[in-house]
Amino acid sequence: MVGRLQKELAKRNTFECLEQEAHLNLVRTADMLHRTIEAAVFVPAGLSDAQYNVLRILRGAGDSGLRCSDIAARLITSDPDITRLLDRLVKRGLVTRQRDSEDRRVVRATITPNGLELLTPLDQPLLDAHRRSLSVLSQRELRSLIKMLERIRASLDDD
Amino acid sequence: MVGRLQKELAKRNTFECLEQEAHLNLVRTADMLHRTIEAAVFVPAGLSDAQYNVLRILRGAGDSGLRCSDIAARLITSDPDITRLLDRLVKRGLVTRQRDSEDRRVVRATITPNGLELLTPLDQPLLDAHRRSLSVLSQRELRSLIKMLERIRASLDDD
DNA sequence: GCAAAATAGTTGTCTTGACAATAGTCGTTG
DNA sequence: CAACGACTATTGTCAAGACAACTATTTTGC
Repeated sequence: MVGRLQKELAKRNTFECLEQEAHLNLVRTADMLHRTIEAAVFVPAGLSDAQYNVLRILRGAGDSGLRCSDIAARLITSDPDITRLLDRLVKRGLVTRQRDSEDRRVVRATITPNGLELLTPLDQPLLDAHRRSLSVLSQRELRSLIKMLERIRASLDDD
Repeated sequence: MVGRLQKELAKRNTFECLEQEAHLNLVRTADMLHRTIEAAVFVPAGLSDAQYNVLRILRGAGDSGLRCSDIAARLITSDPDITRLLDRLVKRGLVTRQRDSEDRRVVRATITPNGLELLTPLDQPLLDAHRRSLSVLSQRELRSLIKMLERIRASLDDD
């Protein structure tokens, strides 16, 4: 089913330049990889990838927790909606939230024991899934791929 | 959204294997490319990338239009919500919709002159943006990249 | 010929991302 | 020391992706 879709796209696409072909290949491949990981690891755990990442960030922060804005900064991509993401995690008992006593504008979030318990068993499966998803490439090819991708990102950063 | 985990992990720089590093690089780079194109071409035109793609698919289909299910099959993502996506395009007068007389279960969508008028001026800028975004790679590197990406997707299809 | 299954699309609900407006708190300066 | 501006988080709104339930129509298989 998925294969037929890819074939259809390939048939239909008449690329006007290699850059365009590479661009679409990149986006499509990344989308597939992302879905693969999500289906293999996050969905079975009942988490979205954003939720997983927030929990992971909070695990790294330990008992003192983190300010909402620090979580947002670590998630980088523009302006994610931390408030409502935390709302749902708090509701499920994976995270607690409380106002900072020193600066009452700030809210600190902390991962709960329940949150840790949910997170820990996912570490190894995630690494395995990452590894398996690219097992088709040799170590040499992986290094070459990484180099090219890093150059692409560096060039986009400059603009 | 796609890039969150990747950015977080990359920041720690604790890759446990090349596959993981390549995986995260891929998803992160694709996310950046996607955002770059969106900001450069789609947002100024007041379209989302899904809307743009649907319009483009309908332009290719011509006057006879396309069934909703055919549009869905041609889109990259798996199970998009064609009904409500078309709702918004119809509302803006870019698309029309009518029941097929032969098979009354089917709804055919057709791009309007307004839709074409919106779409046409975007063709060249999009091609330019694609080209510019990957201008950092040589033609030879682009070919090598495309080959690797195609192999990755083929291997994911098999599983 | 007709009931059951398959198909096409719509609708509802939840989560999320993007963006804008707002409320509460803090720091600075006039 | 009070007013203003900056910062932090919350709330509201719209578009969208995922999923499930539902309606209408067509196909099928007995």
